[in-house]
Amino acid sequence: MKTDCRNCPLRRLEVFHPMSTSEVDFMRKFKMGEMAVEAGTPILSEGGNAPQIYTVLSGMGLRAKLTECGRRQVINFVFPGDFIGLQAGVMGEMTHSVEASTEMTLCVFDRKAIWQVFREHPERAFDLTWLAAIEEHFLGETLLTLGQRDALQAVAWALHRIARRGLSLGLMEAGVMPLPYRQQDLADALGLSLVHTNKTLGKLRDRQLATWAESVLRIHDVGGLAELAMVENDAPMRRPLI
Amino acid sequence: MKTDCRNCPLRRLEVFHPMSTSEVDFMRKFKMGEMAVEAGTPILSEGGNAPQIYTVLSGMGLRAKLTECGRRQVINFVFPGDFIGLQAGVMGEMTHSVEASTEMTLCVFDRKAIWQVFREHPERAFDLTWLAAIEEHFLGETLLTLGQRDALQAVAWALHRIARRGLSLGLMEAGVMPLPYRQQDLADALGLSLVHTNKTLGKLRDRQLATWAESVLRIHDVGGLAELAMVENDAPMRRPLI
DNA sequence: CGGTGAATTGATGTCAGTCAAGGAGGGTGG
DNA sequence: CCACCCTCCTTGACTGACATCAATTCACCG
Repeated sequence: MKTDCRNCPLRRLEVFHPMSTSEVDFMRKFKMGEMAVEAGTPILSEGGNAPQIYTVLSGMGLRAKLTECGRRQVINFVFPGDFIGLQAGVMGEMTHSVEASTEMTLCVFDRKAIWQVFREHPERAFDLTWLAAIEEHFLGETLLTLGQRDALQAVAWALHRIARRGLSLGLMEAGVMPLPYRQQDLADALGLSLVHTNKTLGKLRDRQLATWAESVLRIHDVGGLAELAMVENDAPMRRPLI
Repeated sequence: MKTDCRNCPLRRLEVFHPMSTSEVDFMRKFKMGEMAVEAGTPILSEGGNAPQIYTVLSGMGLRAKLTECGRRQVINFVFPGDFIGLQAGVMGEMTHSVEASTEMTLCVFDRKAIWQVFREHPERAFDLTWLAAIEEHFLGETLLTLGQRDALQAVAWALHRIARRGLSLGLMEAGVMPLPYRQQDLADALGLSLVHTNKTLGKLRDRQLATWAESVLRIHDVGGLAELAMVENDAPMRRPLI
């Protein structure tokens, strides 16, 4: 039922910093339970002030903000190992919402326990800050993409980043991984129209770089994708897992 | 020469959380010195791993990332009270650079002292995380702007945000504040061309909303600006000062 | 079998980028 | 004191990338 932190499948991945057994024990105490949600479920909502924070054990979702005029900006995609609700945890209010794109299972923590972490486990508190800093880093990259890359480069960049993440999480095998989003989600993430996103995906397919269809992403040429997106093709930075 | 934290002029502003005298004493110990830089000086550079971190005492600057192909994305503008170098502090590497747009004076802290903060002053460590979280919030807003607003709305949004910040920092008097950037900086922040930014500023002037010339920003109609930018016209959230 | 949500494709329009030229101010050196 | 650069701002003309509109197909489902 409830996955024991000692057997957490994520912690075995090498993208994540190793944890001492005492740290794991602390996390176990800190973990309130597990939550399973269906695809489409809102997990945290913008402006909300939920008493719980989560880390993703499995499944995928997305963070997004809505404008009054009905438009939507996808902030980023949520993958296993991601921590959700840090903003609510420290600032008392979410400034974006998070929703599930597939079934997800989440580890649930009590928001108030964050204080306890800062008082009793400075190393873990440091890790929280690390996560926030790395999040800032990723948002900066995204900003660079929206501001400076054209549609083809932007889509290439997005698929490349997703592929690297998938690889580091063991979701990808032989250049193939599940990618259960709609084209509209990618369009909203890159500030492009659905139609243009579709046509741009077509170009990447024609160029034999990547194919995304029926919720499956196939990377045919990582190097070419990276080159087009003008990014390095190196592995993502190791990071803490909460 | 060196401003004593006990007399820090910024701490008196109500945007910042009040600090107990013991907290102020700790910050004093933590502060290594003060640095004055000229306009145009790079303070931290992308990929760098500086041993120092800073908070801005006076002056303005900007954070930016560069692409290989010579383009530039301005991440945001740096104002008094801003903390610089958190990424280097926790992750060991800056993912954007920071440079001065005017003369600036910076409080200098030792990067290694961050650890000490986490061990000895959990409340201050919490504040650091708060800062990271609020930064994430701002980047999310910017992302929304680049992705979903057209040029006129985007420029209005940027000027509105700058004006709110200026007001909360006491830089603005009667709708007028110094804004010592180039139009190119704003263009690079919004992902627009210099030419189009210029023309868009012209439209805002014609509409009697705001005028920005000769490094001075004049807001003629905050409400109208907020409405055009589709944002609330409320005061910025109070935040910690490090 | 109708209905709904997603992907696809073509036709048309427009917002913003690019190119080009000129002007205003400030600094430097003859 | 004037000629010269240099940086930044300004404006007009042209172009193109991307948005919008519209129609079709397909899969899934009650």
